[in-house]
Amino acid sequence: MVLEGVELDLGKIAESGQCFRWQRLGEAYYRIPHGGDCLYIRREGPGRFDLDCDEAAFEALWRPYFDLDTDYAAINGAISPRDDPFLCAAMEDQRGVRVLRQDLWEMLVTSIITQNRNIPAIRRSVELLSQLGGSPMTDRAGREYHAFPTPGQLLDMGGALGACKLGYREAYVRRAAEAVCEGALDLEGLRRMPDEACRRALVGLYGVGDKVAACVMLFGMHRLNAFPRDVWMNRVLAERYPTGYPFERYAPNNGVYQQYLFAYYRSLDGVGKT
DNA sequence: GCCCAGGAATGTA
DNA sequence: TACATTCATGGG
Repeated sequence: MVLEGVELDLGKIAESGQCFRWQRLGEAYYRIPHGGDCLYIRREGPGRFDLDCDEAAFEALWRPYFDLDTDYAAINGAISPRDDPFLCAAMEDQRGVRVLRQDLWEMLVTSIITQNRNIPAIRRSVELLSQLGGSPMTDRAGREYHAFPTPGQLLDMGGALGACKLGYREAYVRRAAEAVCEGALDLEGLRRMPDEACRRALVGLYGVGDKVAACVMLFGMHRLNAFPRDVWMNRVLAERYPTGYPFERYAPNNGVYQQYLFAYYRSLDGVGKT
């Protein structure tokens, strides 16, 4: 099917550090496993995309995944070049980036894996985890891919988990899977909690601190005010906002602006341009 | 070889 | 509370 009139920059989202399983097949052409499906999507022109799914799958799965019902024009319109020229420059540079609605369990594990690793290494581990532990599937082109492993599948991996290059994070991932399987962690229940209660519950998990909890809330629960602070964001805040960052003024969209700043600052620093 | 990576746990004062 | 150290592994 063809999708028209949407502001969506596939290349920028793929490099935005929120998703690690997008496979680049060509210019503005990606293969995306998600929710028991696998989408081929290609940009055909301004705001125009070709997707290999039917309307029913698009409405049920991919429209929400790409967050097409959130009004990014309104979010972007809430900041002004006069108040914050750097953020506005970041927003312009990152136009077409959206906060994907990804699977919550997958984002918990993925966010744990991200700690103290660079993005290419994260991609490798997440893909290994899927290939070695996830269910084999066939996409609409007849090619095989692997779903992300469920908590039970992850625990059943045994020694294969050690082949995923997780390092010291392996124990964190294993304990998160155990918590879900034993019923100590109710991920869907977390969704209904207020932000602070949700954050506290996540931080209670072994290997989850404030930064990972914020990633889970932003990318896994679409709580757009969650603000992950990694080494890059600390640099942005120190260099560009030495007198303080206006979190209150930017609520409830702090997480969206954070994505803009993260990617824009890294692009200025030349990351990924080798 | 060297330094760094979308950090967090642990130990110490 | 506030730092310092340690952790496993890959990318550049």
